[in-house]
Amino acid sequence: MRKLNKKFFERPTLEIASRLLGCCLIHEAEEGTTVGRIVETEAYLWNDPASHSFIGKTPRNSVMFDEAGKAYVYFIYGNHYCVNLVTNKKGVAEAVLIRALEPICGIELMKKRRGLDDVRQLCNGPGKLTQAMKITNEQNGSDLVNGKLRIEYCEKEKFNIVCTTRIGIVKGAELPHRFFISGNRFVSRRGIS
DNA sequence: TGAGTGATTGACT
DNA sequence: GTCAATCACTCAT
Repeated sequence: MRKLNKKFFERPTLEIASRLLGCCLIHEAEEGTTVGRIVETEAYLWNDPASHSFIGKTPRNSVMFDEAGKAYVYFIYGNHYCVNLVTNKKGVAEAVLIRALEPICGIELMKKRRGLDDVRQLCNGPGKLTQAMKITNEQNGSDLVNGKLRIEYCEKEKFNIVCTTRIGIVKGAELPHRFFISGNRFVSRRGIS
């Protein structure tokens, strides 16, 4: 595994969303380190009505307007956190939502945090993976290139990328901005494979 | 100052 | 398949 160049995060957001598949999300917490392979993402562009940034800059979404390579973490539905990777240049508010991971390391710790034994249930949803990886508001605005929470490139097996419409939104729902690894058991919902 | 909304999950029918 | 939980944030008084 190796660190990603910061330039990587300044590529077009849709390209990053697809290239992130197969990369690893790493979190070095005090209890231990957890690692998961990214198997599902969604892209949110600046002119996308489904994006938090669409209404303009607010205290909540200000991280999206910051420079690429940062983590945008937000709390939703009263119970759940979701984690995004900020992309594009400073001032252009775009991001990639990480929707699902395949657990690689620290699985016991994930099980403990989630209170579950089923590996498939640990990270197969945006709210689940944040709990398993212990990602909270504290990581909002943190550096995903060099921080304790970061993304690294790792050797990829061959896989097919599937592109479909996104999940759980109303506005902009018709845009095909969701990417996942075809046939992977850890994607959050069944799609075309 | 208060109502409405949401990039979800888990429990229950 | 349906539905409540639950809270930060936004927007309208």
